[in-house]
Amino acid sequence: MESRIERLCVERGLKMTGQRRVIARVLSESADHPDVEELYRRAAALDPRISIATVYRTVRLLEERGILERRDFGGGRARYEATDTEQGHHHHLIDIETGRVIEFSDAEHERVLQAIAARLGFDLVSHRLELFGRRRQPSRPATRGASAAGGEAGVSGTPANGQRR
Amino acid sequence: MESRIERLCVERGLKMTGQRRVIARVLSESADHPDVEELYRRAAALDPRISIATVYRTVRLLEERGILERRDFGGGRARYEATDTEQGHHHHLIDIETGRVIEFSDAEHERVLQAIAARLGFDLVSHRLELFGRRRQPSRPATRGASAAGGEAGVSGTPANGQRR
DNA sequence: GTACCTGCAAAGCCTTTGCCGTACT
DNA sequence: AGTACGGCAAAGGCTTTGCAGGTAC
Repeated sequence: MESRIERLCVERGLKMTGQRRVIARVLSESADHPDVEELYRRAAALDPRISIATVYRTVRLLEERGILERRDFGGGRARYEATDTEQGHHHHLIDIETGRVIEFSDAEHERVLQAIAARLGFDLVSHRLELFGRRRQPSRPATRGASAAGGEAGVSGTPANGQRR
Repeated sequence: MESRIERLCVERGLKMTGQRRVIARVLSESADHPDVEELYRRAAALDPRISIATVYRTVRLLEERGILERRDFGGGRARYEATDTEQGHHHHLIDIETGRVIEFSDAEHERVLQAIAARLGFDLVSHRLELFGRRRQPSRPATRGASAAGGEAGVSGTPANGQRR
């Protein structure tokens, strides 16, 4: 079966090798933000005939083609996730206690950034935002899921962060 | 003469060596966001008896003491700037054409982030924000300096960015 | 058939560290 | 005087790359 990422690769005219197919599948099935090492582990589990150099080369290629996005959550390793084609881009909130990454997007926030850039005489091309927070200990049961104005959120899999390098 | 950073070091009980004094002075006089290599160059110009290992050790030490802050504008190198004691923390807008870094702060933006974190059930501990923009080509002379709600801005020295690693 | 891909191992870049003589409080 | 610091060079972690053989289109 053809994975979502593989389809994108084909659409963009990339030569599909066995290794790339496996890596594409791993990426398609990853809901979190794996680093290269982790991608390599997952890919090698499906097909041991894959070297980490190929993983590096492939994520780089896919990033250049706009299929993947590179993230830097600190810790000196790059992390990857599929470019979000449906909704606009989102950002990340990292739980400083568990390292868990929560995705969110917020329309009002985007507007504020546009305004800031405009005020400085710039057109906003892109931006990077990460929040670091601590889970609130509510006296009453948490208000989780009560999403407000234009917001969406989803929790991702593996913990981020490995502190400094 | 005792530089601002040196004073902070003494206040926090750091042992002041000749090398540290020089590095402290370089940092005090730097209005931009130099990387270690650049700090080393500037320090070595004042006193050649300084090794880059010492620069690395010193910036790390000062960061741990809260005197310096480490920045990551991409390009794989850490950049440093003195912790801002006067106003609250600021953020950076990077001109994608020149690499110039512009600092700004914005009260409304801070409030929005607090609200986002709260909505997700978190207390906001810290955050990281960088804008990447392109200078607007105004039909009329730009509205530079017309700072809106709670905003302040200042241009810094050396270009950032060296693209990927 | 040709241009591109892969594995392997070596190299590169930024940063840290062990060792030992030196300097600060 | 004792503890911490600095220089040097080696090592470490992540990523890229040269080379030789293999593979997709």
